[in-house]
Amino acid sequence: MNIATDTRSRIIAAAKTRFHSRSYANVGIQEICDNAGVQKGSFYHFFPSKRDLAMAVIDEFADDWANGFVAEAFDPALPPMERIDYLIDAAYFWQKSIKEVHGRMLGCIFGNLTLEVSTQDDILRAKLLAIFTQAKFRFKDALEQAVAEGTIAPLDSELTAEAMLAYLEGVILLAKSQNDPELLYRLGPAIKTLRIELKRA
Amino acid sequence: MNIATDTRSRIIAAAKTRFHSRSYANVGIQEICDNAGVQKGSFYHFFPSKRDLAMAVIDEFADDWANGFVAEAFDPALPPMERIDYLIDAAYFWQKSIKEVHGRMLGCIFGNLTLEVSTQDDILRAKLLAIFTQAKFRFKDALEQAVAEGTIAPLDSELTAEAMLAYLEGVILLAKSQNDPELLYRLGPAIKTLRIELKRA
DNA sequence: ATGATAGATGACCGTACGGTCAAGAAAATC
DNA sequence: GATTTTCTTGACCGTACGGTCATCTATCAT
Repeated sequence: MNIATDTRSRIIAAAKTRFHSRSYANVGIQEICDNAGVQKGSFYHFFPSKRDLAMAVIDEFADDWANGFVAEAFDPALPPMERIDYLIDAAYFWQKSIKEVHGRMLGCIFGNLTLEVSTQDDILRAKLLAIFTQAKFRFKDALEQAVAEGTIAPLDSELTAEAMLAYLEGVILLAKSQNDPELLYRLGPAIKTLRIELKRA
Repeated sequence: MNIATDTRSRIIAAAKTRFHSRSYANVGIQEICDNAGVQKGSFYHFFPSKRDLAMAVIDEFADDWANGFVAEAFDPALPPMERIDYLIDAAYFWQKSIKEVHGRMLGCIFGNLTLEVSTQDDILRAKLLAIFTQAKFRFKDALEQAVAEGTIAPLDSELTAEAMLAYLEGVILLAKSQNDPELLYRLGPAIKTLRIELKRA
């Protein structure tokens, strides 16, 4: 059973870096197999289709995120608004280190895939949406705690959280168009200026 | 010459809708030719490569924008901050009408292409970057006029402009992940809350 | 020891990809 | 009217795509 899971995860590992650094359509299964040292027939033993591989890749990236610096950023021990700063910082350093290693800014895999496939594959779109929704609630929790503490004035926490997530994705997109993670450094902190007021009753 | 330019623009027209509604890699030249009623050899008479077609498509979209509702939005006769409202509105109604016709939210072609190709093709990336830069300056002008008028407090107009553009792209991305243009309506207006202060001397 | 199951192999399927080319038709130039 | 240029045609190139399959080899429980 161990060898099996190892093959499977070698496939996923090979796919992760490629989907991230190029695109879904531009990476072929043959290439992934070659890189993972796996036969194509073996690939289809583990994944019914390319889309299923993408699902697994998204899951792994989401895990990396949730257990990596996102967990650190949204540490309940930190003051709520500092968590947001921390997340921006972490995203900046992550993209920067990717560029140092890889020579290019690769951006956010979830954003990349969303814009590429979400008009063509509702199942992948739903999966990506779920991840964004999860991220939104992290922001929302932080905002609500900040309001409860009196650190910030009351606001529509859910919409503001969504706006912040959108802003983060947008900044990463723009930075990718410049191939320059420094844009994250310059624009990132402004995320805290975003506010959507509560609807008047 | 007329027939020739007509063929060329039929090719571009067929490519525009397809690149917008799917992706660059997912649309083949054969399909574009079939739809434009053109032979493949004829295609390569007008475009040296698929990338050159993409360049032309980007140019046409940029023209549509610049001469369409962006020109209306950034009308110097409008109060500067209202121009930004107008742009958000226009983006919302545009995406909404696309969805009504097409059944899906297609998002921003420039954002879509940026995330798909900018790690793979520096020439396309440069082209897209130039369009974002142009858009940034529209925001910047509006902001500077608003500051001059005293409508808003002084700020770093260039960085704030860039932040606003990023936010717009991010909101469109998130809306696409939900296949719901209404998100633009809910989140869009918050663009005016974004602020990046001037660096202290 | 045996039979079932899980995994690996590599040839193979049809189709589509971006791109090329020689030849012919149509238009513009002289 | 002849020549040159622009445009069109349709067959063709090699390669890669996602996916299938029969066969073989481990691994496992009984």
